[in-house]
Amino acid sequence: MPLRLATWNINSVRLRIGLVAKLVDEHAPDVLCLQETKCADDHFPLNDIRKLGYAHVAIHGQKGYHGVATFSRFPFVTTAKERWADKDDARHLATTFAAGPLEGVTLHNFYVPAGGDEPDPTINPKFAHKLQFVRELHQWSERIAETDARIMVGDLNIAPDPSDVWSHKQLLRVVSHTPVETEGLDAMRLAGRWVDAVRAHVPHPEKLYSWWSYRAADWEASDRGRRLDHVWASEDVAARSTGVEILKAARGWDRPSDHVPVIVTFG
DNA sequence: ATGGTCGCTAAGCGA
Repeated sequence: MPLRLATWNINSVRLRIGLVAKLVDEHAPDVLCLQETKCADDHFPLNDIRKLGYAHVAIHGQKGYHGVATFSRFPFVTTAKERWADKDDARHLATTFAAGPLEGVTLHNFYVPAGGDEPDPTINPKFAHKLQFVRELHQWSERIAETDARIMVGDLNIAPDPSDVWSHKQLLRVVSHTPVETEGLDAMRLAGRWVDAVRAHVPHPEKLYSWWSYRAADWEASDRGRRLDHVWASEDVAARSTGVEILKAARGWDRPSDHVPVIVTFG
C-alpha cells in the first residue's frame, strides 16, 4: 500500500481550512505537512484536522507568523522542534513514524525565512538571517549525512535551479534565486546526501513551479512561478518514491494560497 | 516601470 505525502505552505490555516479539506478530499494524502500556519497552538483547528482523518498531529505555531504542522494517518512521535538561526521562530518540526509504510523514518517539516527584498546581507537583516538559517541547515545536514530513513519537506524559499524559475537571468538578483542562496542549498543537499525526490521524477530542464506571486495580474497567463517547496529524502527512502504531483490547479482555487501542494508517493 | 496583492491585526510588517 503506497503512502502519499503532501507539503503545502497554506498561508494561514484558519483562513484556508476549507482548502485543506478540499486537498484531502481530492488527493487523499496520508501525511500532510503545512507551513505558514500563522496560528498559535491553542487556536489551531485540530478538530477539523482530526475529522479529515488525521489521528496523529504535531503543531508548532506562534501568533500571526510562521508556524509548521504535520498530520498523519499513521502514528508518529514528535522528536524535535529545534531552534534555528538564533530566533524562537516556529519553523521546524520533526516527527518519526512509529508504524505504517514509513515506520522508523524521521520527517522534518521546515519553513525557511523568505529573506526580504534586498539581496544584500550587510543592509538587509532578513536576508542575513536567511543565509544563517541555510548555513545551519548545511551543518545539520553534515551531522546526519550518514544516517538513513529521513525525509525533509517544506517551503525552503529557494528555487535552486534555472528550471525552477520562470527566468533564471531575470531572477539572479531576486531573493530566492541569488547565487549565494542556490549554491548554499546545493551545498547543503550534497553535504546531507539528500536526494531531491521531486526532480527524481521530473528531471531538469523541465520547468517546475510551486509558487506564483499574488501580485501578478493574471498568475496563470504570466506563469512567472518559482519552485520554492521541496521534498528531499535520504537515498534509501528516495529510492522508494514512485511519483510526484505538483497541484498547480490549487493556485486557481477560491482565495488560494500563493503556494500549491507538492505530493510525493512512496511505495 | 520600481509597482503590483495578500494575511495578520489593527498601521505597518512580513511575504
